[in-house]
Amino acid sequence: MLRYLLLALLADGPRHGYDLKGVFDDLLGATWPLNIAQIYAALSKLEDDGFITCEVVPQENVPNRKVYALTELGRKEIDRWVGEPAEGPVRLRDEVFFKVLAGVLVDSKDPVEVVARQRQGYLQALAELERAQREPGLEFGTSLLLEGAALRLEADLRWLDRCEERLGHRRQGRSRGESGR
Amino acid sequence: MLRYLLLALLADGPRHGYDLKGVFDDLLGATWPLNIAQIYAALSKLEDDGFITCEVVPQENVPNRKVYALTELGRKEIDRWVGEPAEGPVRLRDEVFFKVLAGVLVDSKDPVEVVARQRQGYLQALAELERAQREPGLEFGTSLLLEGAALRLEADLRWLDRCEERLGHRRQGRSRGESGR
DNA sequence: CGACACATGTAACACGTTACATGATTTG
DNA sequence: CAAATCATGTAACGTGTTACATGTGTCG
Repeated sequence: MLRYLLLALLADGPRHGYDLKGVFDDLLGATWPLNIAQIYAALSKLEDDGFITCEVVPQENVPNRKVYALTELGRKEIDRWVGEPAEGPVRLRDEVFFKVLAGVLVDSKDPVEVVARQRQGYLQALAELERAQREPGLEFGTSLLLEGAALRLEADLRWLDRCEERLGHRRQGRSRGESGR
Repeated sequence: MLRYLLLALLADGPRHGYDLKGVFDDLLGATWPLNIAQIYAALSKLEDDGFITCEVVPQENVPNRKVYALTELGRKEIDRWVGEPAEGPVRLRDEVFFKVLAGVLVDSKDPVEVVARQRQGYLQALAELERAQREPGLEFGTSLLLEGAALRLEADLRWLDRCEERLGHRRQGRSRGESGR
């Protein structure tokens, strides 16, 4: 994932690692707090793979920079990735989903409570998101991302509502866990 | 993540690895195709951590089973995890989001096309999901999960719509990329 | 002097994923 | 005989994450 974002950033022109970190943070810092070590690691990997080349640029008063530029191969790679639609089967590996599910399974926890607590968390997160969206000087990409995050959160809130409904209905009509298998 | 799901499953009673794989697949197979090797790995880890204990049960005509049971510590652990709300800051590390974003950045790809292709993929996935939801004999948990997945997909589709709108507006009103930083 | 910006990296860890290895019994 | 089911594991890889190591220059 990070590889491709770095390639996309480099498609705009050569940059060195530290610089990329800044651009990345401006763009995604709000939703992806990134450790710079990851950038350096990803860059060496990309260089090994031949997607970028490195040129050492001596500096005065400052450590040397290693400026990376996209190769032809790299250009093809990012084009390919952007062009092909993302994976088919929907993967719902989300902590909250599983927590609610576990609450249903475990039986020592009341799933309705789990749902309620999650809703609290979500509402708070949504408020934060909306605040972030109102911040001035937002980049276009960042703004899009935030909007996506908000839409998802709203969907997840609706899901919690549905969980509550269905958990309520379920309570009437079972006395013991029939396990199956 | 998997650790906790396994703990949750074991909260219902002792099981061995192969058995857990079956239960897991019944419950989540639709959204999480899992390799059994992962279960064995996770189980040894959980045993090392003292959350489960293992008892070898000799079998006739079949390889021995290693039946795992939740310890007190394990019970506490799963209760704790289920009880506390999931992470605060919204993380939007989703391939599709980043693809669209990269399409905006890269400039050699038309982001509108990227959006269109993604919508295709999403609509197809949504259709599949709805088919899965209509399947008979669905477990309660599975059904909840599928509903959540569908709600998210719909939100993502709305997001793609918004992207298209905003990309359209954006086209009028820029000639060059001003980079900032 | 201490904190911060600049600039780069290594090492280790977590977690999911795949490939590979083993071996018995049952079923077509 | 081949394939599927039952049953367990190791080794390696990919990716994200954190901690740690190093060093200069500037600003308060």
